[in-house]
Amino acid sequence: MGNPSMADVARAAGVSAQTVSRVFRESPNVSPDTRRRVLAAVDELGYRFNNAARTLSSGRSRTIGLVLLQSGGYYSRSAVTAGVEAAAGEAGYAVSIATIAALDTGLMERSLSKLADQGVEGIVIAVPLIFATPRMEDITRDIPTVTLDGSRTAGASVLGIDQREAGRVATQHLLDLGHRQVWHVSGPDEWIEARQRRQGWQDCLTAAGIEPPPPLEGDWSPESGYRQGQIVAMIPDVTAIFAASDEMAFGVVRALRERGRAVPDDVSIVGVDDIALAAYCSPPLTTVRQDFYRFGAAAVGLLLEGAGAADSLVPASLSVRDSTAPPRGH
Amino acid sequence: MGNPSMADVARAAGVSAQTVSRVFRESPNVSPDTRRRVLAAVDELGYRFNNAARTLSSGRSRTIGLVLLQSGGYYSRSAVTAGVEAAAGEAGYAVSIATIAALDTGLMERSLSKLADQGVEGIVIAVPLIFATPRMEDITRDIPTVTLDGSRTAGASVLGIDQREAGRVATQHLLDLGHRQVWHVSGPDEWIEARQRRQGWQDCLTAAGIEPPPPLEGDWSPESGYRQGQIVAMIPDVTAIFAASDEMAFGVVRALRERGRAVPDDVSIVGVDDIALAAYCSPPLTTVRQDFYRFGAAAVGLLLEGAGAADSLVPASLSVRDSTAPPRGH
DNA sequence: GTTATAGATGTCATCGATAACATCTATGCT
DNA sequence: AGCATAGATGTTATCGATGACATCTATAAC
Repeated sequence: MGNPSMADVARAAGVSAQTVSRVFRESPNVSPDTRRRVLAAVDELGYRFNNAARTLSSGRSRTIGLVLLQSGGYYSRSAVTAGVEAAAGEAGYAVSIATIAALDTGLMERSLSKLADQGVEGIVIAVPLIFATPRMEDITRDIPTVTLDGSRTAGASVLGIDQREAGRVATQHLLDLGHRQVWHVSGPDEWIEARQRRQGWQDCLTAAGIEPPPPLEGDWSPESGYRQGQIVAMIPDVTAIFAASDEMAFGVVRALRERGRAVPDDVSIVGVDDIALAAYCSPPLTTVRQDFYRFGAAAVGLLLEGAGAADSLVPASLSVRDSTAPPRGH
Repeated sequence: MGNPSMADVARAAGVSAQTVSRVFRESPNVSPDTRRRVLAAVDELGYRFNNAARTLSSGRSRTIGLVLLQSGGYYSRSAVTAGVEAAAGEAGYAVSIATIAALDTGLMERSLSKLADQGVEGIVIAVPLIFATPRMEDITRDIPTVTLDGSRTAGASVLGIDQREAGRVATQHLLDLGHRQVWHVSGPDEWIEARQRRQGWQDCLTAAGIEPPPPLEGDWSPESGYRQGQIVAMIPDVTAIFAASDEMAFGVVRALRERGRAVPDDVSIVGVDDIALAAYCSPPLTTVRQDFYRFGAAAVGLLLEGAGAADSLVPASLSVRDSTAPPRGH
């Protein structure tokens, strides 16, 4: 009845089940003729490999887990995801996803548990994980884990894009144009990316002998950028703003314009992400781009090769467009 | 050595493995006291459930597969994905993803195979699947499958958002404003969504006694919208355009403006998706919104309940903003 | 001509949970 | 008291592939 098993294939091909197994695992020690016969039988019976059985007997599931935040709003995460999937697929691994609805420790623990139950051989955590609970560490102790953050989980490799670099590059660009002060609309404080970008901005200003103004915190969304933009617009003398994401940047632009501040004539703005629309909205946005796709792929590489936790630094490149200019009268 | 198994837990709790199993499956026939003892043992031993073993012995993997297109560019798909994940998670199902790099029959077959090997109990196909090959049908014959398309696979349920409605709503809005003709920048022809939206546009025009102009085909990206926009900008008398996605719409806007055509004063534009940026870019875009998240969730519901292939129609609502206006001198 | 040796193949126990079936209490009812 | 019945628990075989080990050729080396 049920689906044919290796034993059935073996019978049909006149060999042992073990040989069929060898054919599937591409063991070198199978004669071409036998292989052909086996494959023919597979085809004829419509045999389908049973991954659960392999996992059980071999202890290897050939699956990696990916922890995501449910709200898809945040751009770079989805690029990371694509990279993870691609790299995993290429290495013959399946990807099982666990999304968490919010940044909550309990939800995180549950997601990790679920993945562990599935026997994943590695976990990529693509949400900001500020602190790890003992239970999380219990799980990640047994499973190679990469967190795409600067955060530390005991035993978890950490692959960090140095987001400070992004903040530094953006801020320096504005300073180079002649601006004397740069304001910052940051991402939510729970996000390491947000904190790092803010740090980069701060460092850059400090290095230039400028006292950083208080940062304004958004939530990555255009709406939040708009709200913070309304505040900035009420402050005189603001000529340059670094927004931690393109979406927020456009929100800021809108708020400024509504208050009669032109971009880039009155105020220059730099974003981060280089989303597809950055070049096509108005004004085309100057923004910092980083290769998150490759980053995701790197995470998988780190996982599967078990290489040491090399904190890889993905370079940040600036796409200069029309949202930045020298300050008036410069 | 290895991880503790149910047998180990059973020994520690002084019960049989079967009872431990019952505790996990929340069988009603376990005394509260026994349950407590078992859970205590689980905790003490750090026992972790082995999903592969369950799958093998019960034949149920509690996993569903999701087929995606690798390029994350297309908005509504990611919303669908979120819906699928959420609904599956709620029902206690894991989600395994298989991404395909391009719309290619071979890649599709391989992805389906991979999911089938994993023993998924259902498959959600979230890429346009124009035609099904015999091999695909072989696979989907045994596994409940929902395609989020109008496409037909023998035996696969089809959950269709009626995208024609989106096209109709957008076009009608423009006609209502007084425009005498509406041009269309469509998505790629391989995408059912693209074809349906185009159909809706066509139908609407025809119903109004207007002969539809030739549609211009984009690829959902802002770039493609820009290219097609450049062409439209060279045609005199164009006063209204319906773009099949918001990103393309903004590309069109840019091209028009560069050629001195103001939006909405000279040309009105409607998009589809209502992406977060739609309200914050310039001009705020009039667009058609559909609840793709719910759509994804519905797909999972259909899969798990095995209900008949109810072609559910998600209503399309129009968000009127500033990219549309009556034609000049109206 | 023999002995090494690698290659091709087979046998059998095993991974861990579960389905199916068997027992063994309590409790209620006549 | 005697029996039916539901609830709680234990036993055993089983899912399908694989690891470890055994066997059996050919060919190479001496």
